[in-house]
Amino acid sequence: MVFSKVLIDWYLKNKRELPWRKTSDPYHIWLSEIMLQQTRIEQGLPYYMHFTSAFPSVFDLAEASQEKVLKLWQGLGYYSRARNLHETAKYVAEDLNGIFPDSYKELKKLKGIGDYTAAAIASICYNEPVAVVDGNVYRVLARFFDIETPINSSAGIKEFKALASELLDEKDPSSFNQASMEFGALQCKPRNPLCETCPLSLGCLALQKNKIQELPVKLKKAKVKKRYFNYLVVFSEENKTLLQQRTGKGIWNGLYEFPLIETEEPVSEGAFPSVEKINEILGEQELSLELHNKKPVVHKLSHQHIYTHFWWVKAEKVGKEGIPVKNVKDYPVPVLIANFLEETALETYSL
DNA sequence: AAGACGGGGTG
DNA sequence: CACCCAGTCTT
Repeated sequence: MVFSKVLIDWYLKNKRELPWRKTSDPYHIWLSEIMLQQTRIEQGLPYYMHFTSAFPSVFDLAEASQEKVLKLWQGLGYYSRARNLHETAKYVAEDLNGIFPDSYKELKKLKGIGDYTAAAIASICYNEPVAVVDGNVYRVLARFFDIETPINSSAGIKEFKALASELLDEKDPSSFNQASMEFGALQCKPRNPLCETCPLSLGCLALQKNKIQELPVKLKKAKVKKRYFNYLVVFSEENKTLLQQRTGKGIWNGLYEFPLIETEEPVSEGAFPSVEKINEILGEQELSLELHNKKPVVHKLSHQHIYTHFWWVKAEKVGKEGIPVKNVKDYPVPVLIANFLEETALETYSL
């Protein structure tokens, strides 16, 4: 039996019911693919439902404010995806009459659409015979063919793409691609794959050689860095506070947070963050400063650990950038800030 | 070629 | 704690 045939047969019997599998409309497929980049389906699904409800068409998404798009994206991570999504929506709506490009080559030119997503949209929406290679496909192929080339090396990326292209069922690239991924997600799982019931077990080289645990091979990445954040949670006498939008290239670009003083080392016990920086933010005025959490809140990202202290700051005035405390919830914020707001119920302090 | 970029789930 | 997830972009 042919590899692709086994995969597709398995898929037709075992695939999950998912909203984006009921359509081949490129807007919906595109939205789902961007959301699912580096994201589990269970995590992305509720976001997909909210987005398609809030923005039924690419025009609705294009017309929305960046703030609203980021707010709906809040908690999903990799926020550049949301910014690129919005930018591409505006481009498609305004310059392409709302019609997505219909080829792998043209799709890949859009912001936020790389090799994987272009292949996914082209195959699912337009039946173009281009193979997708995502984390699932790497695992399935590395195991079945016993390939030790690191999947995140240049050589590996080329090798696996070429192999997937050879295996691709050109008659039904959509099913083949989705089958490869679904098979990796449900059957050929990273840990404890279901080899006993696997329809490909007879030909699986990793299984024969007892190398399931070792494959695929992946180069290890840099270790996590530590950062020390001090947030100034300001209350003015008019129940206003301060939020700042993050800009630049770092984490959380575009999201809002309380005025931040970052230090190289943790602020030592009993000490305060830099008075100069507080004055920069609030101007010279009478204020009181109180540490909210003695133990730092540790927020863990894949590449950095952030040790956070929140400081209550009572000030007379906050200037014209001040926003009513009750409006804070409308701003897109990192999960670190959202958790703080949730736990402290900020508005109850503003009475 | 190597990093940066989130957050949540799993063993 | 280490690894993974329907990857992409920048340097």
